[in-house]
Amino acid sequence: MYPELNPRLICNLERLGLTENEAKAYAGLVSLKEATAREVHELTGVPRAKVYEILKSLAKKGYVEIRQGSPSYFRAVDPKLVIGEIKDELINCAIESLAQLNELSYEFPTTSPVWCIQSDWGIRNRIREILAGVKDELIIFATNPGFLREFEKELKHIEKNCKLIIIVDELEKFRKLPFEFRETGSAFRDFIRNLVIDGVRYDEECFLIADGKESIAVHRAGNKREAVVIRLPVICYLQKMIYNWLLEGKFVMDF
Amino acid sequence: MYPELNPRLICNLERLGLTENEAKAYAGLVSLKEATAREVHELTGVPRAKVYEILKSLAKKGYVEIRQGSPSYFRAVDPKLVIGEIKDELINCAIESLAQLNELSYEFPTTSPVWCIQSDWGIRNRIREILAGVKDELIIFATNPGFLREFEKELKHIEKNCKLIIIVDELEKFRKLPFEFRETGSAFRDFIRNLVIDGVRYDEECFLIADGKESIAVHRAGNKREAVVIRLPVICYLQKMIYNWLLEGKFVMDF
DNA sequence: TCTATTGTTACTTTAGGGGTAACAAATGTA
DNA sequence: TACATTTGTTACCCCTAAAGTAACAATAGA
Repeated sequence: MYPELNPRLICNLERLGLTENEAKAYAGLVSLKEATAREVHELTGVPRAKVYEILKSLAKKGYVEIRQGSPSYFRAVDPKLVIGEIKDELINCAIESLAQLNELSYEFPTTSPVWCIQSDWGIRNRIREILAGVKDELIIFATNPGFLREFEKELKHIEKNCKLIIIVDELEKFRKLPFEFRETGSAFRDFIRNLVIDGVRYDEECFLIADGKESIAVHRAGNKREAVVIRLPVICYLQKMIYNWLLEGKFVMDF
Repeated sequence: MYPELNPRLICNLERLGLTENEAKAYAGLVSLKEATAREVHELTGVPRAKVYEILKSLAKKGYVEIRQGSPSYFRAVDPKLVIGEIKDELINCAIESLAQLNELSYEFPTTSPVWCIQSDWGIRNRIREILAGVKDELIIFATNPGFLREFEKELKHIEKNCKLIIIVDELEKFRKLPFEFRETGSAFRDFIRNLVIDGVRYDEECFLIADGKESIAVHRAGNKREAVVIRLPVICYLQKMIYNWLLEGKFVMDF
């Protein structure tokens, strides 16, 4: 209907704080250069009756200039200035927020031993954090190379300074990655592949154990990814034993 | 009621895209470090029944981590990471918007000769633009030093390379500024001071004429500021004549 | 077994934004 | 001048997201 308007642009402008109609009107005005309310309405689909108050509110923010008359004419302020201004304001807002939040939390302890993380970037952050803290030894179990690829640099660094053990379900899948891999037995491989809980197939698994005292388990069911961070030494130790078992066929409890 | 929560912080977080309750819950969690839903509710005033879905939505975004159980415990992800992530996303959004808007407007001509600007920063932008474009001569009439102070640097630069005439209603007010001023006659001064239109006193005035072909008039009524940009050569010329008249007492029309 | 707390559901209320219809004012035209 | 058209404004309605409320089952603790 209004093919001129890039919906992604409108969405972006909304994310930056404009309403849908404000975004449409501003974008429309930018492409019209200079226009009457009616022209903005016709290009953007914003109801004619609304165009006036919307352009007025944009003018109040300084994003639009008005030439009074009948008809009045409207003109968009240079996007470079407008977007720059919005960006600066949001950045200041972020800086101030951070300062205020830091006042609330003087130190930032990770008190509890078990936490669940439900967003992709949250998981990535945590993994990065854990990788950065590895001192002696890192054990990884993975069924998917994607994650190893993402942290290749960090892992290479660990490989140089610590002991790095990567256990995978199938060597072939990891062929392209520059690490030494160890393969789990076929029984476990089949088990993992066919794992279904409550009707959901868990098609991606990754465990990390750092220095035998902190572990993170990432799993994906369908397109939802989740991670559990565990700082219980006993559990980590147990996990270590289990990997030993998977790998060597022996299960030794020595604590 | 809930003195712990800085309302400015909540407002900032809302500006960054969180809802009011999300902002409260996150800020509350940051200061509590680790807490149950009830504790978050008690500190922040978010209805207890709502805390769960709100924290879940925060967890989905990766801003909060959850430890399942009864009661479940919640933990805020480090504000540095959270705010950093939000900031990055908004900056990307701004960059993309700008690119998309630039696609719409290849050149950015200022076609029409009269435009009205209704926001403070819009006015400032325009003035800066005009000042940057002065080639030969700049005439200013001002009743308030604030604006001159703001653009002191730009004006000094113009003074060096062009002819700069600053006319003021009262020398005394501008004493502290490092420019040469010329004073208007007392009749005009009184006129300006007592100017009332539709019951509104115009208590601040500033006119700029750049190279006799572009002018901007800024006026303030109460706390509302507005500016009119005029590019009509004839009008600018007339204005110039009028200032001449104000200053020297002679009015010469020679076009 | 009883009680208190937790976690969930289904509702109401509210406010902001979007959309529509109608009309007065301004403009243009026969 | 009378009429038609367009412009600018107002008063509505509708919808949705979010906030707030009440009630209840599940869980945990005494």
